[in-house]
Amino acid sequence: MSNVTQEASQPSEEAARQAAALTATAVEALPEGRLAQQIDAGAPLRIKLGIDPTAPDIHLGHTVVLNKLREFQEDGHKVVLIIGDYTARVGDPSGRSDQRPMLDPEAIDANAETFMEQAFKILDRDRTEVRYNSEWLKMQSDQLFALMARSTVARLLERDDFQKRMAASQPISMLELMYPLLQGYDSVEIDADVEVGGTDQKFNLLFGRDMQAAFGKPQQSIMTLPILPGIDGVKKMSKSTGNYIGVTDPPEEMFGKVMRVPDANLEEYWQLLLSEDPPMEEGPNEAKRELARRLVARFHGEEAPAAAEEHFNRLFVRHEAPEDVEDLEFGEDPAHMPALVATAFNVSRSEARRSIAQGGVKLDGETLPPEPLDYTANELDGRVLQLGKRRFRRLVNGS
RNA sequence: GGGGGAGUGCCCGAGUGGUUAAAGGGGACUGGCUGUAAACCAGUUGGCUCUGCCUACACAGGUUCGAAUCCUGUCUCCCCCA
Repeated sequence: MSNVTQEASQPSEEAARQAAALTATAVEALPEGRLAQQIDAGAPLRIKLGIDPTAPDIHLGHTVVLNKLREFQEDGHKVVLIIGDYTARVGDPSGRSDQRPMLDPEAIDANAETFMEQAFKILDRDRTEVRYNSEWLKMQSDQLFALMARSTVARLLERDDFQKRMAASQPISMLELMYPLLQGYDSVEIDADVEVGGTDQKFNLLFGRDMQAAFGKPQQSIMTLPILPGIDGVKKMSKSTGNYIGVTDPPEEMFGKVMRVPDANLEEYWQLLLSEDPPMEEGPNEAKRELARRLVARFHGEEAPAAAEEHFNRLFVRHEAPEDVEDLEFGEDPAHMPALVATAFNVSRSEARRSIAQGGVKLDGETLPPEPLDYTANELDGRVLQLGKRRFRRLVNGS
């Protein structure tokens, strides 16, 4: 590839220092040493982040990258946030072993709105430029052909995801093949100097360089960051696998979810989210609590963690019902317990029956015996019905 | 255009005429242990008016005493050749 933008000059000490600080937590920053040179050139850099508004909520996984962008901003650089409203319709094949469905434009717009609102909890609005890639990707087919002419199938098929799918006889749609081209073209349009993303984005990020070169533009450097695993500690955090902690999760929920993260991932979480080592002197439980406190404070304010932790202790350490249990009106007298459990917790009656038989249903903390199944209204009124460890309803006689 | 293959429960995946609500695994749920961690043990995982009944193996028909399993048509997907 072209090296027209490469100059062999030695960066100043200050530029080298700044670059080193920025790349400290990165997995890779390519080409080697390039960032220091870019910083040394003096002008504020344009840092690109493309986001796919496929799901509206930002979770902690996103914040790893957003925090990095924030660091760039603090050094005086400019973030260009690209809402991939157009590419979202294509679907990023990264890390996918199957195709994903196309989204309709309304959903994408709504998602983008929410996403940005949340992103500015971390990013500095004044140093952020927001662009929608439909702005330039809604192009004529002759323009599209020009774009396509600058890449090759062989180059695209190099990527791991595609190799795997080919080997497994899985489909690869033409549209997916186009994805890197489109994302790469974003870099051309906005004159990106640096593009940041998760390690799973490496191919796409590098492809942006190819596209810029093909269009005679200076090439961006790229930085990949570690991927934060989800609550299961194994898979990448994402909404679709349900293993995510959303930045808008209520404090109690956020606290609880953090506590469920496996010990084995503690260090990773501390490093990626707080850029510190976990304080292990008082054991992993305390280190995890501290992590939960700090995260809740970050997204809900300094006052929030105390109440969230108390809620946690109440429910899971002391095994008591929460203060504010939702009411459930019941009318029958006597009431049939399986029916009651089914409506209270939105499960099937069969499931309710099984749970009772397995000792998973409690009334005011007392496990219900398998018999009897009918209770008088007096026996139930005002008491707390519980399914499993964390589902509660206060029974209220509505008749 | 031609040839071949596949569609099973939340997911993967066995099953090629009857003891199959359907092996096995994953996930999930419940109980035990506990630090709502991990590991481990046990149970559950279609619905219901539950010792029984109903609905289910892409969809619609058909053959049969009896079908997820055989036949026909439809839909969807994959591979190969051109």
